[in-house]
Amino acid sequence: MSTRSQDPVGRRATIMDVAAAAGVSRQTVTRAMNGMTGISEVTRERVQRLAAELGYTPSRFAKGLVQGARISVGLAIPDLTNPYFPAFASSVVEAATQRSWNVVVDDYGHGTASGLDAVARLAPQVDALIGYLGEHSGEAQAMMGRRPVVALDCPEGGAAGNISFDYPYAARLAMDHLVSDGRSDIAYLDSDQGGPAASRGSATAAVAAEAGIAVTRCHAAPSAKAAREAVDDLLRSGVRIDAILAFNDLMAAGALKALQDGGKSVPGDCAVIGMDGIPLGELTTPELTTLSLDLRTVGRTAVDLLDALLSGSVEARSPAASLILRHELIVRRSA
Amino acid sequence: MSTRSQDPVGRRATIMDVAAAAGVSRQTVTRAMNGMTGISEVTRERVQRLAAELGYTPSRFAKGLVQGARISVGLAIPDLTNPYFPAFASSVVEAATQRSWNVVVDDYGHGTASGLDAVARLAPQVDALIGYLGEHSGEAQAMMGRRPVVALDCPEGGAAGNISFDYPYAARLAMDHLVSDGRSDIAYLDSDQGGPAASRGSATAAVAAEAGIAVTRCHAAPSAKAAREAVDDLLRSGVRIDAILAFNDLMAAGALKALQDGGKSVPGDCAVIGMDGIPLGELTTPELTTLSLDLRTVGRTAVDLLDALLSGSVEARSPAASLILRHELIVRRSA
DNA sequence: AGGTCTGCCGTGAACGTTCACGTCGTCAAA
DNA sequence: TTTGACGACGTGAACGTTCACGGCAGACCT
Repeated sequence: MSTRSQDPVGRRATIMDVAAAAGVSRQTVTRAMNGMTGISEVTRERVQRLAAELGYTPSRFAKGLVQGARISVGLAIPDLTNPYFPAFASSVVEAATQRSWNVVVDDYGHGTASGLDAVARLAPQVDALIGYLGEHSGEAQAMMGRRPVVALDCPEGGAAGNISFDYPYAARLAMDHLVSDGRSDIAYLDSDQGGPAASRGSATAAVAAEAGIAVTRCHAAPSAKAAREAVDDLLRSGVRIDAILAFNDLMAAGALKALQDGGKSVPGDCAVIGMDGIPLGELTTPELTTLSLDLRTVGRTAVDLLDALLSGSVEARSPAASLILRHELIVRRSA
Repeated sequence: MSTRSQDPVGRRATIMDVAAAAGVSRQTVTRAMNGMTGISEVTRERVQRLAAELGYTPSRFAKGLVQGARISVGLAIPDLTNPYFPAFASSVVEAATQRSWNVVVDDYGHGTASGLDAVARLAPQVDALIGYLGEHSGEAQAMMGRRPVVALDCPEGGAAGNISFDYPYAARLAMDHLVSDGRSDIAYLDSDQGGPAASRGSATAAVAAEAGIAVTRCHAAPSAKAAREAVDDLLRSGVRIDAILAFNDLMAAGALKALQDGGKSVPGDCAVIGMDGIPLGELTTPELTTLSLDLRTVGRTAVDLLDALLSGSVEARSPAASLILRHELIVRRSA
């Protein structure tokens, strides 16, 4: 009839269409569809049958408008391709599902996009946000207005809630382990992303300086491939090293490969320690010693914090909304 | 004032609140917020300032109701923890973002849930669905009504769109490679999930039978750990094998580990071939030979198909809505 | 002066549901 | 017969936006 029958989203049939087809009122259709009382079984079935025939699906917008909205939270992460993030995302989705929230994921890694693009896309669609936002947590919170944002790994903390990591503690853990193993020529294989991530490197440098150990720092994109090439260059440059501390497990795995390619034995000639404790670490040969984070805990913690923020039981930007998590050293084969 | 100031979702302020505060009408606020013309710069800035102060964020429901909805598609996957799925999800998110769609992810792996639970959660929230739904694609399509579903790896094809894989072709690729390498005692390490996934195993068995090769089949959960244990048992059982074909790369990686634990050299004593071609395969030692799928292509294909279905340029359940993708053999070190 | 244009702003209507009522029977008890 | 209760169903209102208008000044032209 009207031009909107061409509507790409098949939301043609409305509740009124069903009501007309069944010869009843809107409200009766509502009663039939939502399992409410106050309707006879025969009518209910007839209405449901008609609804199915017409392909009627209630508008989530109209529903959301009139009822209290079902909460949906945005999840902004830089790169689903890095195993750390899906592991994290998985636990967020799990915790959110338990609360009947749903999760809108935006992976802002592909283009040249930054986290803010993801936030811009997500902001009109969600009631709250969880994300690795780099240094942009302040702007992100501004875009979200009163709706709470939980930022991870962003020590400055412009967001309503902040979850950060105790890098000095982690660095000390690794350093102690390496030193007590007799290692002295340590390289730190850093990510070249800068931003808050750089605090991993500077924490390591500080701890090493404190212990009187010189650390060679080198940089690469946070992927296994880039790390492999960087370590390759490092080896070729002739610098003596007997241990590599990597920005994350993915880079550690790349380092492992480069060392093996270069004829070095691990951990014999050179130890390797990764960071974050992703499952991948158990599949390399040798298996990766790593500063592990319990990723399920991280995701759950983020959702718990968000819940507290939403319910008002924790004040935004208050000390209680700022959590610090610690890594744990898991000693496997590589160091 | 009213009790709804306790609203957990901070959607207190409406457009009317802003209008009242600024002493203007709704429409002027709309003009100010949406960068529309027909408003003076001073008024625009005043309104925007007031809006920010009140923490006003437009209701996505009201907006969606009156404007044509922004499309959001559900993505139902069994397990974000298996690297295959995030790789897939990543490409779906990328392709969807390019179209200004957004993606609601549901990972139905954690509980004892099946894909249908995910669909039930997703159905009221989305305009379309992409998913690994096992054998439930028919029910899923029914739940979604007229809204299109693209099901992956579900040959029966109850969904509007179907993307499946040519397993006989892949099996032949692997078998040829192994046979030409002189392997004759082949084990197929299958997933114990059953469902359409089982077609990988039966295709392999069929191809092997055709070539006159006996294949030992064993089963495990589709995780590296379970595969490792299964292969461990296999080795202990004393069966002679000189090649393992695995259900996926994760299981192949587990098999690798078990072989190494058991003192077997790979590929010397036993070859290993994985399936799907996830990045992890380049990080094991030896690197994994695998039947690779270009995962970015798979995701993009799914979104393209969904787009065609939504726009009506492809008829649901028509032959054009049924795509078959082929694996490609990538020979690395393990076979 | 009369006319038109343009910039700024306001008002009804519509989007598709659900909520809180209201109505109309029918049947049983008083 | 009246009363009350109850089951089945319908009707206005509301949710918060945007769209399509309409109005009202002032500037500018003839």
